[in-house]
Amino acid sequence: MSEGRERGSEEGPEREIFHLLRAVTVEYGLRQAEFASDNGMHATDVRALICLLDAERAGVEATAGWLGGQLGVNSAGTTAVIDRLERLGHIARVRDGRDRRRVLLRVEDRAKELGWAYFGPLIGGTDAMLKGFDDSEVAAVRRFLSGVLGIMAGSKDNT
Amino acid sequence: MSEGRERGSEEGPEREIFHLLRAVTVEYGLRQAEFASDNGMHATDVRALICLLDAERAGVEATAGWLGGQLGVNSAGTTAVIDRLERLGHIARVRDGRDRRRVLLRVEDRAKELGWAYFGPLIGGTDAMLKGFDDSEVAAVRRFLSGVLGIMAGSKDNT
DNA sequence: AGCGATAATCTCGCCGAGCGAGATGTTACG
DNA sequence: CGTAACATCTCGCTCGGCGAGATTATCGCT
Repeated sequence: MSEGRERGSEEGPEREIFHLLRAVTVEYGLRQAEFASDNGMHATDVRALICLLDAERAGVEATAGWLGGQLGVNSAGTTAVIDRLERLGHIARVRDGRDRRRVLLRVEDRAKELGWAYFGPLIGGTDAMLKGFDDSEVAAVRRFLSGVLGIMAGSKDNT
Repeated sequence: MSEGRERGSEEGPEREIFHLLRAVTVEYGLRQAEFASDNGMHATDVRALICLLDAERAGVEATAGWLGGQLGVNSAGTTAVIDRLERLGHIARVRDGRDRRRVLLRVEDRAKELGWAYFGPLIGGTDAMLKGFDDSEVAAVRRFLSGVLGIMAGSKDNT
């Protein structure tokens, strides 16, 4: 799971960084799946919850349609996701008073606690680790992650 | 509703790093799903292909059972994954001559090309970006990713 | 205001990924 | 040899997600 320079021409040692990043995403996915099944949910439900928590933090009003777009799930599937989360008491449907076609999704405290139980240790661990980094190192990490994000988002429509 | 420092002791600005990392994993997952559907596959199939490519690079003999373990899918589901990949011509079943119960999975060139088409731009872009990092910055990134990996892997069995 | 066009969400019927249980073929050990 | 352990595959099923269309609410136009 590390190593591996026999195939890719000469990418230099930086390729190791990429594999490391990939390993992180894989591990993250596994934790997420594990968390989902521990709480009687599916991967999509967890992703939905995260989207909703992010939206709340960003002050964005989350509607059913918006959520479906974020998840890449069609309207029927989105209704099902919301049904499941509502049944578990993690979210509530609230009709928008201004545009009564819309259904706003309110995240219940229970879901926030769950989210914290899930991410808390990871955030805390990451935070603690970064305590051992000096400013320029933290900046390097931030620059790296931002860059990767840009590369991935950019490769969306370029081929 | 921006800040939720209410629960987690005081997370410094490093929390931004964590959210950035999470955004990367989300984006990565979306690219993977997109790639999967573009090639008539599902997320699990792509993950399986990646596992098999990793195994080949590491010189590990991949069997059906091993793959199922990697994917967290049971034997019936694993058979289905292999069937789909075989039907698409990405892998081939090869009976192990030494233990004829085992089915070795050989990755076909076609799948390797596909993998390269998928990861190539991302690896290349990451590589190019890292050209702008000096040694200590690259080391910081590596240390960060290794650390996160350790934290995530460690939170697995702390039941 | 009245009315069709448009938008947001939900219902229905179906497909197929993944699971549990058990069948089948293979090897190891007495 | 016979029997236990093993690796993989087959069968039947559940349920997440999709396409199509119904339902309810808003908007633009005259």
